[in-house]
Amino acid sequence: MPTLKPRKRPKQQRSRETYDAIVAATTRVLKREGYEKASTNRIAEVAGVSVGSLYQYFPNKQALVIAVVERHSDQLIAMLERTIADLGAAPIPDAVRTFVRAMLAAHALDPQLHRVLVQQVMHIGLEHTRKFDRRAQQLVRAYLEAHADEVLPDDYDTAAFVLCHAVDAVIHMAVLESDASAAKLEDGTLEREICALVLRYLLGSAD
Amino acid sequence: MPTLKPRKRPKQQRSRETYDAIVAATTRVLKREGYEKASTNRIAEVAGVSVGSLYQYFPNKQALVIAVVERHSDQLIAMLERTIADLGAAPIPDAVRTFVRAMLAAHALDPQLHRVLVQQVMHIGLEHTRKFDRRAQQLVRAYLEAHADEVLPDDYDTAAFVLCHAVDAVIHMAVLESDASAAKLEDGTLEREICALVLRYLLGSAD
DNA sequence: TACAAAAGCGAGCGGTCGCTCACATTATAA
DNA sequence: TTATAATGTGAGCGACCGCTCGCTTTTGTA
Repeated sequence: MPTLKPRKRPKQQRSRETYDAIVAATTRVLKREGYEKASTNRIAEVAGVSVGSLYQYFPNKQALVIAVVERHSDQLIAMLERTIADLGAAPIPDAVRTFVRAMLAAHALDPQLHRVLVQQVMHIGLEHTRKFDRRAQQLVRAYLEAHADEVLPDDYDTAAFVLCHAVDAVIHMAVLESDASAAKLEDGTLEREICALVLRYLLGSAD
Repeated sequence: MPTLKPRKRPKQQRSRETYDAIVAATTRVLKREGYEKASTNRIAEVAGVSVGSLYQYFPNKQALVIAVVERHSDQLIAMLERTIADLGAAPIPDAVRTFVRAMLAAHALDPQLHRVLVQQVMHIGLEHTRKFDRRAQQLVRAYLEAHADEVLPDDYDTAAFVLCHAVDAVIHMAVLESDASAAKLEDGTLEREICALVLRYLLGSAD
């Protein structure tokens, strides 16, 4: 297993711009041409930089992709934490609706990139791709524990695991498909149904 | 888009064995070495066959992988249909438990292969990889419609979509992770919790 | 046994890929 | 200004890839 950390840290303004251009180009190429076409030569070309420069800051292709993955999932996590921060006091139905909306918003942030990363890049950095999942589970688990006496499930770990993956997968599949389920994303059908799933699991009724 | 159908149909016993050996070798290499290492030369070598022979029956690498995908998902579908066939009359809690068990069994059939196909091969034949999902949705939809008056959701398409993807994703993630959630697979924790999720969504209570 | 069809072979072609390295250019410090 | 470090360049190496094609071997048929 080769190192994944940058070979060299950008010290001057110029090189910081190069570094950013490379990450941006990787994102662009992944989105527009897919993982298989995303050769390092192609990425360097799109970044307006030589391959040599690329390899000054990234030891290999994997590190390049991981940088993109981390940047993306950090954004998602930040968004989730922002909208969920002060939810501890809210009544459960409100909290669930907010949570589901946050998950929907996360998938809407950059659906194209999200799709490529999940479909084609998952195997590169499993650890990195699932940072978001893990953080979501932590947040849900904490919430469930704080509302232990209002909530049916008593195994919070398992409940958080089940809930997060269920919600994530349903949203993800809806984003992937371009046909009917996209419509259910537009109008509130899917949101309503996911909330019902979660609420009935937690309370036995969807209010 | 190149053709994906075999170039030549095996007519003699000998060639049918070659054909099968190639598909089996593809499966083995995918499982043991992953998609990236699964070159056609390597597959031919493992099959004990020359590359030339391989290309007599498969027009390109994609066709090879699709053959494996279809064989696997046909097995899953057959298994699902067998255990679900005469479930129309069963009370809902029993039916749900049977369905969830069938999904668990499907993922237990060849977890390694399932994992590689979902993680690394999804983008090759989206249409083919999701045959199983689509069939499961059809079956669930039909069941819901037949029990319309006993069940809370009234949009059967959406409900089937949500249920199948939720159940599938939770099981899939549990199979992927090698740590704690594997234990929840062994003892009945996960099965019980997934049943609860589905039952409360359908009935409002898990009985 | 003779012969055509079917099946099997594998060196190697044309191409792409990840990545290196000897060198050129630009910024910083003395 | 000049020495030194930081940054940037791109031709091209070695490895591997998917795939072809001229050829040999095996099989079914007469």
